[in-house]
Amino acid sequence: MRLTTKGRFAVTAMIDLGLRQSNGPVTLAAISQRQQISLSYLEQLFGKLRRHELVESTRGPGGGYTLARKASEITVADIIVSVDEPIDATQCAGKENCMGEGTRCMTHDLWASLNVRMVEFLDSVSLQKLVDEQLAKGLQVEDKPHVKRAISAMPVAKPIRINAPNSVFALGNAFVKS
Amino acid sequence: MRLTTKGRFAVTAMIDLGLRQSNGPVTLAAISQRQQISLSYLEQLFGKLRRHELVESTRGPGGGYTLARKASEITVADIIVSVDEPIDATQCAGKENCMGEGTRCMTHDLWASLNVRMVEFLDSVSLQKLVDEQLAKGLQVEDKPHVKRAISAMPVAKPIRINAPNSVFALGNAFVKS
DNA sequence: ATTTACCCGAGTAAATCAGTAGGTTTCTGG
DNA sequence: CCAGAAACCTACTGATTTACTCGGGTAAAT
Repeated sequence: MRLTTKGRFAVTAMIDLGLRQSNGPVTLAAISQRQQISLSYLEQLFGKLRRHELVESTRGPGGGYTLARKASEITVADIIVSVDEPIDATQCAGKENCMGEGTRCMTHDLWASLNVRMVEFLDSVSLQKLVDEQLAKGLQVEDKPHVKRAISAMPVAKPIRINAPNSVFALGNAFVKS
Repeated sequence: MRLTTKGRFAVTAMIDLGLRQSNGPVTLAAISQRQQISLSYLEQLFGKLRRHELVESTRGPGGGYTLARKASEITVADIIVSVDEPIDATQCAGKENCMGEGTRCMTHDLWASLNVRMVEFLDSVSLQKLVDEQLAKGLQVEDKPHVKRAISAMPVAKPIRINAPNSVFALGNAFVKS
């Protein structure tokens, strides 16, 4: 279990999805625009999320992604382990006294226990909780009005982005202060 | 706050230090051997830990590192933020509506709140707790017998490591499974 | 004076991050 | 049926980070 911006992107995208999936599948393009995450990067992330059965996809026009289970049954831990691919290369592969003889591989069960506590915590935070938090903060989800024609009727070929995806300031690796 | 092996190395080393500092300063060389972490890497980590005033150093023979405060007053969060150097580049630097106009920077306060919860948790785990956990697991700290001459009397020039530091299997980035 | 140990900076191979590029399927509306 | 919308896939890339090594220092004790 490691915790990087990659996991954050995934959590953010999943919240966006949780907020809007009520009226049909949500496209990655839409999430990309709203959350300022590059489309291709989202594709990679959602590929993993799909393989871990957190989301389901429907192809073709009108398609997109929906949550595979209820938001209340998806946890932050689920999302993070899905995209972070733990690379479970345990040092001293399985064996016990991997070091000399005196001290026996403290690192192993030490971090295992701390890790368990971490996962337990992140597992206690459901996606639903985060979605509700956003709604409580006054975020209004626009009802897409009858969907279908509203989009293709728009004359804009490429939507103008305030921060272009190739901008230097486009998110990057942004960590919260403390 | 990000969570990588770097922080784990630091936490592991600090536990080792907490376990043995009762009889004088602990050398990095000793930690290096016990925990299989390269000496130079430890030096870098402890440089940061010292600058963050978590450890104190004494030079010269018989020197080494000691904890700057009681183990009960050092938390896992302290250690991790010390070595991880947050790079506090907040996207949309300080400003509010960094995106279009509808959705106002969800990512920002969203992850901020989740981050706070994370830090709170890691801040609730003290180094003392982890040290006690190790002791409870039956790890015995050998009383170094009068120290002084016991070491330099040993004929071995370079201590033989089971896993040489330049070995392919030497730790590397080892993540715990789940 | 010499040893012990911390201190510091530069450099480096490998991995990861965040994103591009360019394609292929699959489904739908017209 | 056909254009296009969307998911899907593979590969590549520059930048950063990780986990080190190397080579020299400086302070303190014997």
